[in-house]
Order: sequence, then structure tokens, then C-alpha cells
Amino acid sequence: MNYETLLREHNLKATPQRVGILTLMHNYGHINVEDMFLQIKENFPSISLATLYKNIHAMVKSGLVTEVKVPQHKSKYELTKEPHAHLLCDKCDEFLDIACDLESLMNQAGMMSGYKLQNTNLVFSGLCKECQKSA
Amino acid sequence: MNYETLLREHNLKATPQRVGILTLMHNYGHINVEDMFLQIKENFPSISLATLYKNIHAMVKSGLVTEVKVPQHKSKYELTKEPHAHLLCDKCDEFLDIACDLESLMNQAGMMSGYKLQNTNLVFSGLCKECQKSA
DNA sequence: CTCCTAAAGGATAATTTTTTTCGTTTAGGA
DNA sequence: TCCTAAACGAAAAAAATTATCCTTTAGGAG
Repeated sequence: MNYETLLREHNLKATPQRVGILTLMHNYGHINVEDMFLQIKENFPSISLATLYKNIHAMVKSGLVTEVKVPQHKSKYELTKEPHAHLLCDKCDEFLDIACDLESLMNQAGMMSGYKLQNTNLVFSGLCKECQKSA
Repeated sequence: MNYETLLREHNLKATPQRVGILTLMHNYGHINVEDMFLQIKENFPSISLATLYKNIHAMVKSGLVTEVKVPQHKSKYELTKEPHAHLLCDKCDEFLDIACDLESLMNQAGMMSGYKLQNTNLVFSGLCKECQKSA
């Protein structure tokens, strides 16, 4: 499915700027506002930072995009997908997705607390393979 | 153990302001910078916001305090304890700790990726018991 | 206990990040 | 093709964080 359709399904107008933002998120996997602004200007030289912020918020609110909060770092944004974990290397700042089963943990937490849980923000941090050597 | 000793063990001078900050974190469980500033001024009317920021950073860096990043919210700070999950109600903003076994998940993720993992930031969000009724 | 010094505090300015405002443009339905 | 609500862009404003610089203090040495 293309991004125009996806946007309309979320009741958002399919503007070229929005398609550009979604494409960036797809290409980079995760990207913060600053880097997004630098990149998006390649294709939309006159885009306003305000537009970027407004669109990110709208897309997060609609559920199309997910904000990933990372300790000691700027928020990153990604296209919404299945719940998953993130790994951060505290030394080289590598940041990646990792598929893992959060279902049971989430169910367990929901059970214990009475919460009806829907979203997840999980970041593990430590040292990546490379950085362990030079540690 | 008292906070003075704890601070010194982390190579931080045990100033009254720092003890006040740690006490606040203990009392509130989690607290953001803004609320911390409002509260700490009760005991230290002349404290500077800069002092607050500098101390939070120093204590996070030393491992004494942990930053908890919460989607759509300001960062919260808590005394460092065992890895655990957090629950956030998207409606009433209730925020609480929940004990849960992250060990196996962390091990699994470490195994798959080759990372040596040390820290965790986990927030589940959804609706608390009360807010489910009025949903 | 006194002295000394590096570290910490406080005030303020500066910087960075995010939000608001408002006039112009445009997506998309009628 | 036209109309209008929504989105865009520029700019200002607000909020959050960091830096600077001088003063004060924690805590070790003597």
C-alpha cells in the first residue's frame, strides 16, 4: 500500500510533505526531528520546521507513526509496526530494532495491574559486539 | 543507608541540595524536572534551575538515578533500582512501577544480537482500571 | 581545628527545542 | 471547476536545556 492511501485511511490529507516524511522514516528505520529536517529539505527546500513538527504530531496521534523515547537521546520516530524492542549501544550509539515476544510480558503486566495495555516503548542499552572489544 | 553516604560512594559531594533531590525522588517515585523544581524550592527557596539540571545529570551519569523516558511526556527520574516496567494510563496519566521479569527477555535479546545489555527503559501504556469504565 | 582547593551553587545569559500565530496555498469532496 | 477546511511556511513566542562566571562550600590535608 502506498503512503497516500495510508494517510487518507488515517484521516490525514496526503500532502507531498507527509509522503516525504513517511518515506524518510521508512528509509532510515528510526530518525529524529533534527535529522529529518536536514533530510527532508533535500526534497522540500522551503519546508518549515513547524510543518515538520505539526505533521509528526498528527501522525503520532493517528497511530501511523510511533515515537520512540531513548534515554539520553532525542526522540526517534518510526512507522508503526508490531511491538518490538530496541537496542542502543551506549558507546557508538548504534540503534536497532529487535523482534521479540512482548505479548506474554504485556499480558502479565496487564493482568497484575488491571490495565488494558496497547502500546510499548522498550529500549535496552549496553554495548554492541564491536564496542565490547574496545571496552 | 542514607543519601549522604550513597552520594559519596558515587564520588559526588553530599550537598544538602542533592539530598533534597534524592528525597523527592524517593517520595514521589518518579518526578519530572518541572515538578522537582517546584517542590525543591519549598526547602531550598534560592536553588537555581541550573543546579537542578546539573545535579540530575551528574546523578544519572553516576548511575544513582535513572531517567525514564515516556512517550508524549516529559522525562521522569527515579532512584535506580532493579530493572522493572512502567505503566502509563493514556487517559489520566497515572504512572506506576510494576515488577516483572525482564531478565529472560534481556538475555534473549542479548543472545540474538551479541549485545551486552545493562539498562532497560520499558513503558507500557493503555488504560487503567478506572479509565476503562469511562471509555 | 584550620586551611586549601576542586567541586558545587546561584544568577543570568545564551542556546536549543517546540509551539503558536497568522496569512497563503492546496487537497479533495461537492 | 469551485469551495472550504486543512495544511503550509515564515516568523515570533514560549519552553526546555545548557553555558558562563563569580561566589560559596564540602571534605581532605596538614
